[in-house]
Amino acid sequence: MERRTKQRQAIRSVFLETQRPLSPQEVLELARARVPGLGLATVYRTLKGLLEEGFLVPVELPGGTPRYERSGEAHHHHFLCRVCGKVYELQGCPQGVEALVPPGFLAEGHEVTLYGRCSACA
Amino acid sequence: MERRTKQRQAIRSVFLETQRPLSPQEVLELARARVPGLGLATVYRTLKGLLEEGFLVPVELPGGTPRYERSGEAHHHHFLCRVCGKVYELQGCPQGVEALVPPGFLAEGHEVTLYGRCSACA
DNA sequence: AGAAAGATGAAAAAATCTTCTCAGTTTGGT
DNA sequence: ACCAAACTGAGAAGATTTTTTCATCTTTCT
Repeated sequence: MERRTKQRQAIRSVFLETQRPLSPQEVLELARARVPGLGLATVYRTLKGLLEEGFLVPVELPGGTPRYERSGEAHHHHFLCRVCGKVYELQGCPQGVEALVPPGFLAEGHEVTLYGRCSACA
Repeated sequence: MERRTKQRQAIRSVFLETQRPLSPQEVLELARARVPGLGLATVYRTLKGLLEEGFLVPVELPGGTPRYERSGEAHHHHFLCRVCGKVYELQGCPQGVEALVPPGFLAEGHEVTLYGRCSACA
């Protein structure tokens, strides 16, 4: 992760300009608009580098597909559209999440995921 | 899913006696205590049948591993131990989860997942 | 501009997880 | 007890997703 190539710039740009978590496949499709011919291997290699460098963090969501988003964002949660499969970011956090922790258990974090139809698919 | 075999009884019993969602691998290990030599293919076949029959429902959780739990339980959420990997059931539901839904989006359900250490691993 | 190290794309290989195949076993009905 | 249908275990085969390999380009430094 040392050189500045158009592939890496394109992938980084995709995350800077897209306000939702992306899967490797989505990254490939979005970045190909800037770098035609971009390979999936490069996407995986670059994602790995951006994770190590701390630019990205993995998003913990149900459903096999791993997704990544920019690190450093405010605490937030996600909405998964069951029609188009896209994940959106939600603002805010419900009250009393930590109150669900049973005695003796130690909670280190939580994720809230809403399911349904996004505005485009409703 | 018609005959009553000891394999199927064992797998069903495992779910009746275990108060947490189980992955196919966990089912295999727990059921082998009753039926030594139980095969993974039988676990998958039986899980499929129990899902179709409505005895089980899939649990939507982050992390590739699919898990299943008995259907018909009251609305609840889950705790995933990062040490041992087990998933536990939590009682209750935070206030205001549905309030996070953006205008134009249609929420059909939600999942709250807490992460941390279970009482055995804390 | 030239050279060396690094990066890329395509395809092969790996790593997983789930389903299928099939010979042998078990179940349920008679 | 007998039989046909259903089920099982083991391994092969599939289906996916991610990583590796390698010959060929690019970037960066001099």
